Amino acid sequence: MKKELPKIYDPKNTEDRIYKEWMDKDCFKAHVDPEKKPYTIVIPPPNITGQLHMGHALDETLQDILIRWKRMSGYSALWVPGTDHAAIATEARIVKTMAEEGLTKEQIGRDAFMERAWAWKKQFGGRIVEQLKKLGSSCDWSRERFTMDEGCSEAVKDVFVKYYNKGLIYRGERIVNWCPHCKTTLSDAEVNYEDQAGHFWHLRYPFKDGSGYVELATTRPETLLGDTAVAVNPNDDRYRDIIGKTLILPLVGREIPVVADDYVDIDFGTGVVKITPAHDPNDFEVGKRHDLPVINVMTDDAHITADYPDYAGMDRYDARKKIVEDLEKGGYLVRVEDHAHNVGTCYRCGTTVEPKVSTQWFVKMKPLAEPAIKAVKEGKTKFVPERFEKVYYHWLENIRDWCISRQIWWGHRIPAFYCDDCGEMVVTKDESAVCPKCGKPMRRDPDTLDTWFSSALWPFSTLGWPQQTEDLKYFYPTNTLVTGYDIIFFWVIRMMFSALENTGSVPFDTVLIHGLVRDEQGRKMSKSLGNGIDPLEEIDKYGADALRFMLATGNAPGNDMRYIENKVKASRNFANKLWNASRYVLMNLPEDFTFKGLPAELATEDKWVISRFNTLAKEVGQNLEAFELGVACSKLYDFIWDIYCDWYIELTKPRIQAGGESAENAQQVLVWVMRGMLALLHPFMPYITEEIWQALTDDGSMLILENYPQYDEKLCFDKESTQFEKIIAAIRAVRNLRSEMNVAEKVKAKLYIETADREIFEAGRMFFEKLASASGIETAESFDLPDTVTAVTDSARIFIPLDDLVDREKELERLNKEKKSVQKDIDFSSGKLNNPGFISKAPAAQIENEKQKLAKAKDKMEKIEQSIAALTR
RNA sequence: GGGAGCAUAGCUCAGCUGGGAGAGCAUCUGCCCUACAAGCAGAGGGUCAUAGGUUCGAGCCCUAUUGUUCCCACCA
Repeated sequence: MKKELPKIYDPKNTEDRIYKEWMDKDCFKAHVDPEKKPYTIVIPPPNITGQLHMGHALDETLQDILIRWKRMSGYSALWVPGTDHAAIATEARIVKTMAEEGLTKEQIGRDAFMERAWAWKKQFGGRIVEQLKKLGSSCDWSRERFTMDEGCSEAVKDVFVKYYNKGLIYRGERIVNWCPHCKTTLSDAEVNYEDQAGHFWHLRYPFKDGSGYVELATTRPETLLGDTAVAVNPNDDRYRDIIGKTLILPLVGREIPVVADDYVDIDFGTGVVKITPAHDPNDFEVGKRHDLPVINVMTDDAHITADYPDYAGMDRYDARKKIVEDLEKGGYLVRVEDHAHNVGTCYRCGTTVEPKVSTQWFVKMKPLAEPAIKAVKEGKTKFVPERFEKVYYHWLENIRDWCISRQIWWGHRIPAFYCDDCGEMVVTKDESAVCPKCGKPMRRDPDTLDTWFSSALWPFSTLGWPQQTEDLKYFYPTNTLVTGYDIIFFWVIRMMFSALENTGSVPFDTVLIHGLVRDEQGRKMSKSLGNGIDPLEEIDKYGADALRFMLATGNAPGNDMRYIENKVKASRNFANKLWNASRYVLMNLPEDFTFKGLPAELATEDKWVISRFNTLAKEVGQNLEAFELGVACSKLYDFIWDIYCDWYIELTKPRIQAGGESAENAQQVLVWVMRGMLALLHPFMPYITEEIWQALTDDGSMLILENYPQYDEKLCFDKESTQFEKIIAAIRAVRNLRSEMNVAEKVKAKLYIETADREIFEAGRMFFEKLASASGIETAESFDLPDTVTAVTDSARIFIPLDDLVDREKELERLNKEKKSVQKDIDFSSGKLNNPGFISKAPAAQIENEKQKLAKAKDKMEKIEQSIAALTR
């Protein structure tokens, strides 16, 4: 049965239907088959907004291309979707919706809170799945997981207890990054630094003995309340004699010592630093060295504590204002300078982070970092592009212990229990633990874990670890992680060291790093700028294939790309081109057509296109192997548009019109190449290729399950290819000539082809007639014609008698121009060949290549000169 | 302060281990030839940021400089 396709390709019609078919026939199922080489791809889970954004679409697209390609190449391919990173934002959202009902966390209690969070999570997780489908993601949906689900929770508890028992996790008092808005700690990676305009307040602190004062500067006068010392450098001659003296803290009246510490930079400011151990990480260290008291002056939401009645309850910025005023009144303020400084902000809410002393859980990083560094150094995991390994090393070599406790409810709860009676602490998986000392029931730590702690276990916990499941045995270690460079610290590194610690092997062998998707002006897409582009809207406008192709093409790995709508349009046009080509093929097949594969008798042009296709298959395979997706894309684009559509299809037109065996062969070849093209393109444009495939085949086969085309030695027809390129070159030359002479296409003219390859050109007769507006051709080894224009290629001289259409002067001018350009070629090549350095040092193939180029150019020159001579005669 | 990327046609970007600079869009010319005007056939357009160096040969390798973006660290 001959099928027909609508004139215009409508992605909306195709995408839902095709996706459903794939699902119905279980096409995405990964097979656990020891005969086949395992292949899995790990991808980053959707982000916290519950919406697909462009960067995420890029992740999805790249990994899905790799998966589809691997599956078609006979591998078992899988990715496991997860959701829910950034628990802080999730919690903030739930709290916000509760606030609308006038409820607080504390009012409804932990269980009810978790129930709400779960309900929302499930809903948004489902939405994510829907969105991914629209993109064409070939995920094995049966493995859908949330990082918070039961299986994962077990793994998290196991790891926590194990780490604790090994001394890799400890509890301690430290300065941590505290977000007063989210009311939780943040890890170092979760803090963003931004430049803010601020001030330097120069203050004077008086000596207790009335012998004057010291001057110091601060950017945060409100922390003065918590000062417990003033420090100078021990080698600073200016202050050597005041070390050990006592100062009176202005406004507070506290007596504080002057201490000496190397931390103070002699050349910066006045060389005197006030020490606030509770509110500055460096001061905290100084405080520890000098055994200074730690005085916390702020509440969890960054208001001054009740210990300071004058400022109690004031926000830190209001307090700053008031304190500065009071200092001025008291004569303690010397002067104020403008000062730009870097301020840490919460990566989710943007609130300025408040360094704060508190008791938190930490992961000891040194012992975990070392194997992770070693694994990459040994090449067990490779980064693509390689330069990101430097980023990886730098981070791990300078890593500090990782604060993993979070003061939120949505998350994996820390499995630590405290006895309020005797103060005993136990870390255990057993939730009904009783105090081993006094037998009383214990209170569980209210804190939860940083989501990246559980996410770090993701490559193996989603496969059933710590059980030795079939999936785990088969799919682990996985192969490729596709993610953006902004995620290296958050996730990639943590997966690396966690996997090495828990499973003894790396979680993946390759990390493919891509850049960010920016807007048309090159700005980062962000909610506050409102410049974010919703991939689903773009899919609606142009189709998922066009978006996917655009995301995969035209950028190099690791580099940022701009989202430019015209680029999607270009991809859409490409899809349309392919669609129309397939319409041509279908239209020109007989009613009773059956595909038999390549015919035994192949014409030169058939061999040419087959040969070119064969090379394409080889190169695309190599490019994919090397993660050069963009290169593969552009090769497919060029082949389909230029070789297949613009040339081969046009070549088949006269043959099919003529009918007979040649027409039948052409039909077979058309279909054969089309099938191959569709298969090669399928990973990049899955929907349209599947749609065309099914229109083209009648056996209920599905492209997604077909094999990926491979290079085949037998299909390499170099000789015929070269021969046919001669015809193409001649046609181009004639077209070029006619265009320059402003000859309308309708005006046919006879071509006299002077060539040593007469049979080749004779065989191409119909192509000259169809594609070069020839009314006929005549070939000879040599012609002697008056009044012609000449098209010259390196294998032929083509005369067109257009005496009444063209003036002689113009043609002469044109020929001289061409002569000049060929002369340049000759000079270049002979210059090279006359260079003794080149002859003696360049590789033989290069020299041979240059010789051939020179010979060709000389041939061409000879022909041009003949033509010029004939014209001037 | 440390590190990395980028600088190529008017615009957005490719250019694999060094062998005469490419694409898409835009511009110009001519075409609605029944697959496709979301198209076809042509054309113009680049001192590959600057200055040195290595090499027979450099967009590519080395050094320095300028501009630009980003990451990390952070001194009150």
